[in-house]
Amino acid sequence: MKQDFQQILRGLNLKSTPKRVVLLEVLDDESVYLSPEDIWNRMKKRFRRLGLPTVYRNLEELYAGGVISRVIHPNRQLYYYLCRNEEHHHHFICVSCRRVVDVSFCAEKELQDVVREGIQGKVLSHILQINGLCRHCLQKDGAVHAY
Amino acid sequence: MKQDFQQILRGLNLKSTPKRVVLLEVLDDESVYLSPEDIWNRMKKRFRRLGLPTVYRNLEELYAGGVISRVIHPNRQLYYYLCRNEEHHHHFICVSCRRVVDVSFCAEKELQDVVREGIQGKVLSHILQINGLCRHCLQKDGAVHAY
DNA sequence: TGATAAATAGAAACAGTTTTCATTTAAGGA
DNA sequence: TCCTTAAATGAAAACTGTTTCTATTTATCA
Ligand SMILES: [Zn+2]
Ligand SMILES: [Zn+2]
Ligand SMILES: [Zn+2]
Ligand SMILES: [Zn+2]
Repeated sequence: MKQDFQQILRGLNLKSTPKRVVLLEVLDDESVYLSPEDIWNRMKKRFRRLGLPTVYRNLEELYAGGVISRVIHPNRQLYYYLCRNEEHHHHFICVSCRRVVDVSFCAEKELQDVVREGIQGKVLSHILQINGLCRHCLQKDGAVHAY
Repeated sequence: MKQDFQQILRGLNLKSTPKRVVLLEVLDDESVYLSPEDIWNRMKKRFRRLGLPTVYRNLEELYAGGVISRVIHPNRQLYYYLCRNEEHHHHFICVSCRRVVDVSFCAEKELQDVVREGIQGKVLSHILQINGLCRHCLQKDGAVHAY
């Protein structure tokens, strides 16, 4: 497990530091997306000294390396999520409890076609995210917080 | 045209002020997405005094009213775009020249199915955006700026 | 074990965005 | 047309999430 993370870091040419490994452990322990500050707070329980910029830097490196994914939130803050699913896929996010669920459906091919034929451009990336309420939050009656 | 914008503002229960009308004119004149500051700069040519917060406030109101759309950008800044297309649709954005092109394709139904059956949750909204390079930018050889 | 580049802490800076509040203006009715 | 009133605005200040800077520490590898 920890071994696992060290492998991942090596693969990205990043040194396997204790903080990076714990960052990944923190993300791996959660089934919800977290803000950099959330992650910092969890990590601080395990380090006497830990700077918030370190968290930001490492999150960005891991995101750039494709190890973690970002969540797009209406409040425009950054949120990250670690997903072990190696296949191309997207996410359903619960705007109430922040749970993330994989959605394997993707219209990638159709989008490529539209762009190639209609727009005659080139697709660099695509964003697909479903925002909603998960089963659990639906049951807790309509008690939806903001949004 | 201007009449048109006044109608739109009335429809949202917003007073038809000169600044709101000009804001819409500015957006309507562009086929690219603009930042609040871009819009402010264009609007300032037509008003002696104009505060940036006014631009932010109005953009947000118009976005909330569904009159303009936001662009999701890797740099996480706000960008807005006025689109006359009333049908449900999404956008291809050129990350180089900021051009926006409507994409009518949407897998809404499939997404609904996935969420209802697999997740047993409820879809509140979905984000679909294609980031790429438009025809014009592809031709100007591979001179892609950042991103 | 020592050399070296990479990673980190802490503090400060930053930039885009939002709030506050006094003043102005649009809208609707007398 | 003139008033009244709620809504909109400008200017300045505050905010806050994020990034930069630099001296110090640490992982890696010979
Ligand atoms: Zn939920
Ligand atoms: Zn996933
Ligand atoms: Zn459109
Ligand atoms: Zn282009």
